[in-house]
Amino acid sequence: MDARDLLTIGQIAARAGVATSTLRYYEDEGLVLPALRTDGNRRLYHREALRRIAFIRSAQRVGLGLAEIRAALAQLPDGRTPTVADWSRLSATWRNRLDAQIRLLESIRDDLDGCIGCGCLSLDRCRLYNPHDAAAVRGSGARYLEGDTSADVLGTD
Amino acid sequence: MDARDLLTIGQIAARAGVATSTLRYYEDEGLVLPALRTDGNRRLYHREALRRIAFIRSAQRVGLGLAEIRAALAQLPDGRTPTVADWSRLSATWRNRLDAQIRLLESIRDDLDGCIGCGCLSLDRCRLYNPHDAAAVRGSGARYLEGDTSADVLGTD
DNA sequence: GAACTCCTTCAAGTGCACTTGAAGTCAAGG
DNA sequence: CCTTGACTTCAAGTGCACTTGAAGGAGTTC
Repeated sequence: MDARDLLTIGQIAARAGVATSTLRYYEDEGLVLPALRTDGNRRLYHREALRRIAFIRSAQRVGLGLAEIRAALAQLPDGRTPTVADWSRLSATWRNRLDAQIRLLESIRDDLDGCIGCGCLSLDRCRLYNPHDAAAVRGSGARYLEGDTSADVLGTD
Repeated sequence: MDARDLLTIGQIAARAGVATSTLRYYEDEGLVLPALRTDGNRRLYHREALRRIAFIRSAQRVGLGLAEIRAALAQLPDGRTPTVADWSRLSATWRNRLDAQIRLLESIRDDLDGCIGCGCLSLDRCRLYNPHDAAAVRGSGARYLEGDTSADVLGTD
């Protein structure tokens, strides 16, 4: 193991595009461990950590939480960093998730279409208010869109 | 205004399908105010509150946060509960939001499709890891947002 | 050896949308 | 009058994924 293959937390952070605090957090969570520490107690990572971080961020993009990601990583033999075959297997299951999420949003959109110009908002009758899906779109704190859109929440008058 | 048109917090909660604590929270947030209080300081709501709650929950379903919803409600003349016309105008703008969100998820899905069987997870090359959109999906349930991890700062993986 | 930057730990804070708990009040039935 | 259940307020807690801050150590450059 060549010292040139070892990277400091700052280098990993810069390369992976995450904050150093995130890497320490991931370590606390058991997601990405440094390979070793220096005499002075600094973290040193293998380059492999970059791949692990890429895996985590990609999984997050697909909608997984860190607990699920940890579970996925834990299932890999020896806690190894995902290989192509691992990735293939896991990502195939994520696709279903993504599809389900898309279908949910589409059904909400359809409900909304049915509601535009209706405006009943009836607790009894409104399809938008009475989701035909059991699954709610939001968990606590969950948001769909971000942006400085608050200004145009109201349409033009 | 007939007393028969006034409902307690428990009745409103049961009808609207929300917890009483949620209604108190909405009051703190200025979203749904009780019409008056009894001599004994209990909240009494007009039936209109049901409509306001329906508006809020529908907007949440579409992906708006309470701050945006408050802004939308606050711009209605006299802070009135949304009319059909108001609803029509507002919901039309929300549709764009929903469409954008669906497009985002579809693009992620396409990226994922391109990645299944590839598994490169290259910080440089992986389309999934390198979002072409600013927004990402995160968290359990689904969270849309996240400042970009301006992550093109790196070598190979 | 001083200056400077990067690193360390640990605790606490953030944002959102609520929920829970404690301690007390009100209204109706028996 | 007593009990019961729905209500009141206010403070604090929850979950997630981090971020921030304090206080100090490590490593490099002049």
